[in-house]
Amino acid sequence: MPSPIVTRFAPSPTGYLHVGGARTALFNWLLARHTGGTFLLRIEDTDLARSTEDAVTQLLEDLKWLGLQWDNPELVYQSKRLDIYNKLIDSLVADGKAYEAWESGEELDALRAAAAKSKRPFLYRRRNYSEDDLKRFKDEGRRPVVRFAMPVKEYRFHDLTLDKEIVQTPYEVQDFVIRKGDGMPTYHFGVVVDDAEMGVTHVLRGLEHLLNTVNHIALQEALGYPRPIYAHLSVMLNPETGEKLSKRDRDRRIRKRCQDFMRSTKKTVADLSAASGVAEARLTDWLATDTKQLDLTEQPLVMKVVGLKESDLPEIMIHDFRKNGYLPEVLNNFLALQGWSAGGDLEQMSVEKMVELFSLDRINANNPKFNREKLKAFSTDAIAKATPERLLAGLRDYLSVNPQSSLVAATDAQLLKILAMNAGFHIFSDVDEKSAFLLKPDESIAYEPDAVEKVLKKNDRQGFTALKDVRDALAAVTSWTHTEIEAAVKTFCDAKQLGLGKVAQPIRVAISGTAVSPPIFESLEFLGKDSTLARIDRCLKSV
RNA sequence: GGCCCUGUCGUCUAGAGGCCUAGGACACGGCCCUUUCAAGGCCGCGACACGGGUUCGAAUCCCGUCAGGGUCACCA
Repeated sequence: MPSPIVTRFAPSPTGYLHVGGARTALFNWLLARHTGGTFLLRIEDTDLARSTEDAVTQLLEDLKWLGLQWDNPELVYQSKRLDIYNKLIDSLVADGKAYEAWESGEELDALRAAAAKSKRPFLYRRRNYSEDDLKRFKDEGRRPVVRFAMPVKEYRFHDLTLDKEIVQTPYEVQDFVIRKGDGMPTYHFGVVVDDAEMGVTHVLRGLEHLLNTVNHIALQEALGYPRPIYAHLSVMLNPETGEKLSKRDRDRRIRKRCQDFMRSTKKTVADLSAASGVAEARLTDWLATDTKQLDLTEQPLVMKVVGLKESDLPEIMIHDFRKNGYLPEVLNNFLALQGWSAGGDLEQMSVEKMVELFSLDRINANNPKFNREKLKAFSTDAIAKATPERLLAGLRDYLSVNPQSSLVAATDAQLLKILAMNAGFHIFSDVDEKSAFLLKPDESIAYEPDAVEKVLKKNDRQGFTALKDVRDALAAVTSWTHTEIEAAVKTFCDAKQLGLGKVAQPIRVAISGTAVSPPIFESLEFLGKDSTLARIDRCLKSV
């Protein structure tokens, strides 16, 4: 009987889960579930500067939301395993397989720059220090790193997704750091030790790690560990830039909008600063480069000024997708298709189906561009097929991360009605945007100038007149159901020789403030007679 | 730039030498439905990167070119 497969996901905690990381986690999870194996989670928090407790919480939140449950009851934190790493590193040093190196960051930079200048690759190999050097380094208060003395030879390993032998020549070998100056192990060391100790049999990770693998197998050989099976996954690309999906893509979108905004309105950075409350120097700086990012608190301030919504930004973190109202099973389905296919024409499927069909040999090495349009179409289809209970739960989950929505106050029965009258929507934020007016106080409805102009004022206030006249017809409806309301309005239209649109649109603007809403008669029923009439009266008075 | 990976419709892909006049999905275009926005129905547009081989036969195998991506940290 073959030994069971053990996979793992080993993120470093820097905040919410990145969509690329989620895909890696999903593939590991699917492989484990498909084979009846084990899926482990380990936190690689050896970068003291970046890892925070909050970040771990956010990461776990996203992973749980996706339903990628891990099998180890106790989370493994690398930061809590320093004794283990140090013991191993010290013994490697004692055996001469690793050594202390004293160059400062600046010195290494200079060496690399010099190598680049003479068009030679920079490879770190063991250097000798004189007694005087060592004394000087110590006097300067330098902390040495420990480097692994990489045996100079050819390395080769098989990659399962590439189905290929990857070869690195002795010429490319160099001694890499395994313990940093701050005493923490590097990624390379931690990953090798922990994978071995946790019994990981299959390493599925991003393609960016492909060439790291030779470091890892060299370490495995030195430490006497078995070599796991490696399968490197393609990199998901931003369809606009063709580069790796990055949090910066969100800033790019905002920056672009700001530049367009300033151009079209002839506003300056100072105006933008005044309107948003973000310091001018900060904005100038941010606008000038493609790589600078605004803080999470600054982003919404600027977005508000230039008229950008959360849902206008490209989703990068799993949390973004959740906030915009995707269902986790839809995201899982779509993510699975980024680099894997079930074969034939099958695309949309349940998580259970993915578990059933998943196989390593159907992973392809192409870097896919992340197509949000298609994801949205998947969502539309899945939502059309979902039960009301699933949709209600999904909407509640959406509201839990969007507490500012007026739908938060609705009862389950009300949400169910709203969901039903929005049939055909893509994501929950659509429902929110289109139906929030139903739960707002009558007096808080704001009329969009464009809608008022087009629907009520145009053609000699034709719409306004229709609204005034239909108001009485509505007031006369005794049984306030959408069928009765519809009958009354249609009778009214016949009598006045008006198309339904000429009457429905003015009502729509009066109750919602916009030209877009769920079907009008159901909206009116939901609102109730009093609110409907109150909103119409208020509209008649104020436009 | 060195090294590595990858090239099928605009995008994601199916395709394991003859089932390929290259299939599906998204997007796009047209028509229909319609009280708005959607959703839905029908029809359509659209690809084997290029050049050499191998073979009776190549999208599929080999070589080269070109293009895209990754990587060259005391980050993971």
